[in-house]
Amino acid sequence: MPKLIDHQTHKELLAEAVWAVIVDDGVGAVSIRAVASRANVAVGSLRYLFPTRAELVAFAGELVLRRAAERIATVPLGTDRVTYALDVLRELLPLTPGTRAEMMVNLALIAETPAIPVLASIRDRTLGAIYHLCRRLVTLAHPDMPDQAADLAATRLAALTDGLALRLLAAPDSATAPAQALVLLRAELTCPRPAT
Amino acid sequence: MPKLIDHQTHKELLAEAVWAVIVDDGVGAVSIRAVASRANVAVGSLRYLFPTRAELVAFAGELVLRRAAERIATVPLGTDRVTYALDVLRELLPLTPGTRAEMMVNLALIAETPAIPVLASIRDRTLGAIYHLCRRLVTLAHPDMPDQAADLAATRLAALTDGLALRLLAAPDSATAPAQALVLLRAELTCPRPAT
DNA sequence: GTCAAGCTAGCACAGTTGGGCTAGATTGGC
DNA sequence: GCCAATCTAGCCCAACTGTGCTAGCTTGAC
Repeated sequence: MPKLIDHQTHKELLAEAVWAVIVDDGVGAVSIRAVASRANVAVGSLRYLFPTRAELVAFAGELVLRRAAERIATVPLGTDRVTYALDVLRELLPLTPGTRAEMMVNLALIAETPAIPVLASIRDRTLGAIYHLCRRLVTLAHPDMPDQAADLAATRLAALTDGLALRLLAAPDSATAPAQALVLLRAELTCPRPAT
Repeated sequence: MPKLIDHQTHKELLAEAVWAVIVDDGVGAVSIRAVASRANVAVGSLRYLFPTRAELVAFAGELVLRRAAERIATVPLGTDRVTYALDVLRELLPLTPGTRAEMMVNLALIAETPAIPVLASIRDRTLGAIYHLCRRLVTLAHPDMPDQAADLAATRLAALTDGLALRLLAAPDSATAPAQALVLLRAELTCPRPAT
């Protein structure tokens, strides 16, 4: 039969080219041709894997979610629960070029949602995954907290993380900003507050 | 001399058409022609006010910032400071079609920043304005808080607000979400926490 | 009335877009 | 060797893009 190329690997390569274009030139520049050129692939080849632009963009978005989940799953659970939780949350902040790119891609896809409705589901799953992760971290840090309070604390932790991520994305060179963000997250984890 | 049309009003009309296109069809659909058609204006007329696309988009972004600032400036300072602060913060949440549109436009412009570098300044001024607003609300609610603690509290309040706004934008129909967001913001305002 | 500034409308052009389509290259099974 | 499934490459087209440019319309000053 045929060449038996590894589809998955190939598709991920294209998706990473999508990320690169978004980071360098913005969502508006994500065209089939630009991505193919970025990945050193002929347009026809790209279109064999992704017949339409929407499928390409959607896959790129899915991959962000999947990669982040994998990365977080491998964070070692050390002795200190709060340290572990902070290590996990750090993966959600745009502190490295890789996580910055993820963040930009996520924002870009939200901005494109009206044009490509499938992206709404990716956006919702991403935000949902962050929430559930935070919910897990809250019960890890405070096993005795009642469910309702933990739900609220998880929402607060998730919103705080997202908000800090947004601000770090805009002002990454503020030398104190990353440290300040981690201070705030640590406080959020160690010092639970009344529900109302 | 000429017709003496009110330029400002006219430009704002075009900017609002930009918002409408972003909300309905995404940033990718913001072309000179699409915006002109949306505003029922000939392309040539639009280009008399905004010679290039970048100027149009930048103005639309500036207007979001200006309109929000004006709206917040008119929030009545009632008897209760916390109520006032909540009323102000509510203006930053996408709870109405208008504020939802503002939020979507802001996100869209962030996503387009690599393509139109001027947008970076708008983004930074927007985030900066939110921070300074929060800083003001913090000292209003806690006049005795030391400066350093107030700075940190303001960062936390700003990040929490932005994060909640992002989540409300994605899931606006969750009946409990808006109420929950306000509960969290009220708690943030009334119950200050240790700096670290 | 006349004039010129301010404004509107739109044509033209080169470049890019998404996607339909086909011709050829590559490869495992027989 | 040979076939057929799989993959690559690319041509093509109608539609759309931003922007340069000009021709005409409107209107206040004189």
